[in-house]
Amino acid sequence: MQQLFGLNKREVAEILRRKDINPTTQRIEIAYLLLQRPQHLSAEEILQKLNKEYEQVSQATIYNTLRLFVDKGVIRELVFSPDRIYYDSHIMPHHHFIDVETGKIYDIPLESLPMKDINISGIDAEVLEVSMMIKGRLNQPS
Amino acid sequence: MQQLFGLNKREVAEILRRKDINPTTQRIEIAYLLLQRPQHLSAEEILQKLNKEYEQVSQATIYNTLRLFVDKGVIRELVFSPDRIYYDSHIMPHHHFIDVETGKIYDIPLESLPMKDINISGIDAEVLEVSMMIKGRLNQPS
DNA sequence: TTGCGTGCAAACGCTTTGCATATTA
DNA sequence: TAATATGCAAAGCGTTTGCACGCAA
Repeated sequence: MQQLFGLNKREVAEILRRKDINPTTQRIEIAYLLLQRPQHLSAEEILQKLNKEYEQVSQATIYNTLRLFVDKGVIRELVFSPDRIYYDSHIMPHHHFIDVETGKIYDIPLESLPMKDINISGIDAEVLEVSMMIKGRLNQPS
Repeated sequence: MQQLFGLNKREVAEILRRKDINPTTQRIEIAYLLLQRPQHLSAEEILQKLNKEYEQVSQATIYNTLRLFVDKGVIRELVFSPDRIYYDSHIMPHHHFIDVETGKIYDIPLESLPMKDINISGIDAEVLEVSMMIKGRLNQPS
């Protein structure tokens, strides 16, 4: 199973409906932006991009909607820094690399980081999310 | 190599000195509390614990000192939730399990989560930190 | 006595929220 | 027309900071 990106607004609305979200104009705009491609955006970045040409969505609605989307599983919340939350439009399992120089987040496909025989001994729990974060310094392709 | 806990204040001062930190009264108090055992404390929790009996360390100093300790490698910063930063007194590599019910953080020893053949293909970088976080719901030992 | 550390209080910045208005079913 | 969503502005809250004072080398 793979995730689709670059959908049109009608298709985005359908995705929201399937996730039990009333597809209002603002919610479609936000989801349409996010689901263009796999990406990591902060609330502020989303606000700027959406309202670049004219005021489309208020700050309060952005925040309310992002939280709703996370709860409903449309996007994933990334908490790597205390500064701001990033929202990941790519919800299939994968890991992240953060370049400490730029703060940019890169996806790491699961296959690139094979983990065999995972077995969390000593902890008896229902696992909801596994997330691997790697911080480092990108080597410049000079 | 293993990390020592439960040191006395003289030993704590020595550890700070070795990490290029001037061991002042307040810094020793904070480090002494943290290095009692492997634990995860927020700034607020540290403030409360230290000043329980009488005012020992101000809030500003707690925050300044925690940041200093992180920079000098005395403790490790855990950013798992946007709410607050937790400080991990256990700096040997290990992973974390977060109980979504209580917010409590549990250590997962490396051996419990064996990862063979790690190979981050596609990314050419100097790796500074690897951190695996598992969110879940603890099964009650009813 | 000079630089570093501490602490008060105010500022900061991201996020949340109360409430009135607007929109939708 | 009842329920839900939006948006403004203010509040909230963890963290940082400016600055004056204190302390130690």
